[in-house]
Amino acid sequence: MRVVKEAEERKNEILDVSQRLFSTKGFDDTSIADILNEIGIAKGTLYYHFKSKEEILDAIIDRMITGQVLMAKKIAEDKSVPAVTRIVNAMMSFSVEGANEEFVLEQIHKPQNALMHQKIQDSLMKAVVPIITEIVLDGINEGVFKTDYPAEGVELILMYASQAFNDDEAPNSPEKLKKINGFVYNTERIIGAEQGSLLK
Amino acid sequence: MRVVKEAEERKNEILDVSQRLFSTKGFDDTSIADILNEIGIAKGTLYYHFKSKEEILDAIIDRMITGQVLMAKKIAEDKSVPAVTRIVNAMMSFSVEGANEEFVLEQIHKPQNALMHQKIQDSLMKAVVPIITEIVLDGINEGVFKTDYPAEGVELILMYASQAFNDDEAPNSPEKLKKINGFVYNTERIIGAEQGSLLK
DNA sequence: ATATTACCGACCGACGGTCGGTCGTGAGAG
DNA sequence: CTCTCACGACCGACCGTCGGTCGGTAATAT
Repeated sequence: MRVVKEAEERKNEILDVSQRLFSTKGFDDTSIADILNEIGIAKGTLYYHFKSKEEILDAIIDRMITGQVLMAKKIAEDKSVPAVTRIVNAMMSFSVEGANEEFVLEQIHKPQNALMHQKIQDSLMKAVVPIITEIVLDGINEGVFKTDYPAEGVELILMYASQAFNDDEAPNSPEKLKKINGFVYNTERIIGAEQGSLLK
Repeated sequence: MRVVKEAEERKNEILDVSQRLFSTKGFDDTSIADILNEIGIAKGTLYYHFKSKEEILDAIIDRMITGQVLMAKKIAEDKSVPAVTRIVNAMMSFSVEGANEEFVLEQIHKPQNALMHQKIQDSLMKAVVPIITEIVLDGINEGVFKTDYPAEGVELILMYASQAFNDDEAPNSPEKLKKINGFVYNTERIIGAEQGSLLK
């Protein structure tokens, strides 16, 4: 049974299935054969559309990042909103736990997924640091933030966020809450915001 | 040519060679055959001493971490030294760039080594955070530090350090210097130290 | 009719890991 | 002091699986 589809459609089909499997079982533990079986195409077809397994991973990450970053950019650019609000909203937009189960900050942090996790983090950092830094600079002009190293501070905050919240603690456990409170507390210190100003 | 050695000796031999190869070529790109060829033993021998390739990696990391942590612990425990000095020395002990070329904070940060890098980071964080936190608590008692979230602050600082300084920037480039200055600046803010107090 | 695009699946070499079997060696019996 | 024998260290052929290739085929566009 030979089914022909447009390249774009087939590509997305491959990415959809791969993303689900990579997120579930991990990148290394998902074989090309797994993907093929689920879609019902031959190996040659997959390699007609992608030149390697890693290229599939990269494409998935691109797709994920692009969407998230566009959203954050929109939030960041609306300069009519105070910087304090914008920075909170922009950061929130990356961790929409709840409704949909596809986060950029993936939950799977097992050794298996080290490569995937690192690639996501690299791409995300590259894209997001400038956006958030811009907000901080606005905040400094508004007089609500104060730091000599805005970019470095933002990098520090984001790097921690993308690492530290990938544990498997229960969402509302006391430890988790303390972690979040500590994070906000330290964020305020790093960007020189007034204590408690981010939580209003 | 069959050479018999004591298990402990053979194990160390395997770990030495593996560590060198993993650090050079990366974990994934080093095959079991590579290790065997270099030592001159058969596959069965290696799998007699270790039950998987990953177990070799774990053993290497254990060895590395143990040494580094003992050193840091010694520094941290000498309460006659002011906390400001101790925290600097303890952190320095992890990045002895120069003479020897075996750091715990490995230089190889290529996608290939994601698994290795993450495992090192996990082990290191687990061991080091309590040690440094203890120093911060001492510093609070001394009145030189001040924070409501010492453990979280330390985690933030260390997580960044173990990620951010694994780039391939030249050691004395302006970017690197700014990064380091920013790191110190933000560290002082997070633990509530007086500005510039860590750099004396 | 022809060119292009999408698809197929047998095949490949390399890999991590297994297993039945071999051999050096040191403690204890003679 | 010597023999033996059990055990720990070692060997390498073999296995299944993997990511990736390639020559060919069917569908679609021109």
